[in-house]
Amino acid sequence: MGVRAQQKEKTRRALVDAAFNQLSAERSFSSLSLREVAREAGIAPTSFYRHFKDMNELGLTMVDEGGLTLRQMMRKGRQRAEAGGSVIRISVDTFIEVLESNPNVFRILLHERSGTSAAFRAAVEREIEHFISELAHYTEAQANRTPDLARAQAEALVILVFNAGASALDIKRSERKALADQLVLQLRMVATGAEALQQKMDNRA
Amino acid sequence: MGVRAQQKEKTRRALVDAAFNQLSAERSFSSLSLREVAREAGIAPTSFYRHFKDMNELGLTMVDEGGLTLRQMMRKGRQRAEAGGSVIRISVDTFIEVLESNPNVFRILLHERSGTSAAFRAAVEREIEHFISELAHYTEAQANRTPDLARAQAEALVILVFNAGASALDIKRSERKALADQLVLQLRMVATGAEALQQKMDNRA
DNA sequence: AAGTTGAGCGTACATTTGTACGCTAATTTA
DNA sequence: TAAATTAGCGTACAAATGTACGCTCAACTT
Repeated sequence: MGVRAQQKEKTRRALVDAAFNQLSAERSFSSLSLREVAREAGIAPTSFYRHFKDMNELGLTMVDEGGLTLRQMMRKGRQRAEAGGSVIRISVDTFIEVLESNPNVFRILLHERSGTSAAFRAAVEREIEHFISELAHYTEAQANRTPDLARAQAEALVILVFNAGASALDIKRSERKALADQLVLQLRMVATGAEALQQKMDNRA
Repeated sequence: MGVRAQQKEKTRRALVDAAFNQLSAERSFSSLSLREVAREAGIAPTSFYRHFKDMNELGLTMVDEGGLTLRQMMRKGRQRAEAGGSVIRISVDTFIEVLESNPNVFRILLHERSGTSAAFRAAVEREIEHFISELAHYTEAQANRTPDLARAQAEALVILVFNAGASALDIKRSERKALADQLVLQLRMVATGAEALQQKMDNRA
């Protein structure tokens, strides 16, 4: 890659990072202005356009990148689970760790999921869908579920996890353990219930 | 109430209604400006301050009012359920109806739940908590659950319902039936799973 | 009847925002 | 080496925003 393209990439990264860094509990993506982001990245406002058509395009990039990061980290966690132990427990613990080290990735996903732009909502939904279908596939094979039951189960699990994530962002670290325990309990409910419903169906046939 | 206070109340209502009316899939509360709301309500921007300290105060009023509306409507639905039939099915159907006739109430609750203002998040959480504890209380008595199991179950149910609400806002009416069916299935999973876990605990004692 | 209160208004201003336009200087291409 | 491309900048401007200030006049109080 030429010197020029390299520098451009560097500036682009600076923009994305600047935007991520400005996110916080008090600051959502949609409240960021183009000028603020450019300022933080150390470039002139008008130079922003050399990299993104508008703030929307930046935001979609962030959602995609964030989702990717998340999936990569969760995948590592799943490898840990293969060594043995409760899949649910290990997944929840991994999730909490990921959340603690990437809070702003979660903020943008959680907030824009119910956001004001259809494109954003769709992008977030796409990321969540990745999780759901990966999990559904896993359950279908592992626990011998009907496809639509597996799907409903996976969706419920993912929703509960993400939701707990939203709460976790707002509480002290010490309270997070209790939250994780409750989440584990809820996930077990879903798994157990799905199993029971599956058997009832099987018996009927 | 005097003529004056009456007029004041009327204007205040106009402001709240104006704000609610401006909400949509493309417009969140935090994207509304004081001037826009005042314009829609038919008063001068500066007169806004005769009623609310700032937009934040207006928003909190909307959350409280919205939550109240919701609970009142769901309560009516519960009365319907007492006549017999599946509690889950009837509750879900009621919920969908409520959502369809008050979409903007949901929008503000769903969006500000992951919003930028701690006060808003707390207010929404308070409203959701009402639902959870009402339901937990009901389940504890009805199904003879341990308090903390009842709590975890109720929370899971409410989360799944609200979450489906968020999706429902974004889809065509015809697709909502499938969504409702899937939601019912998920709620049954939780209920069945909770029951199974409860029995396992009881047997152990 | 006289005095007080307060809802609503108009004017005004400083800030911030997005973005159009044209330049510069360094890199890339031919 | 000459020409073309382009990342980044500075200037500029129109639009919108929140809110301070002081006025009016109808409603209320005494």
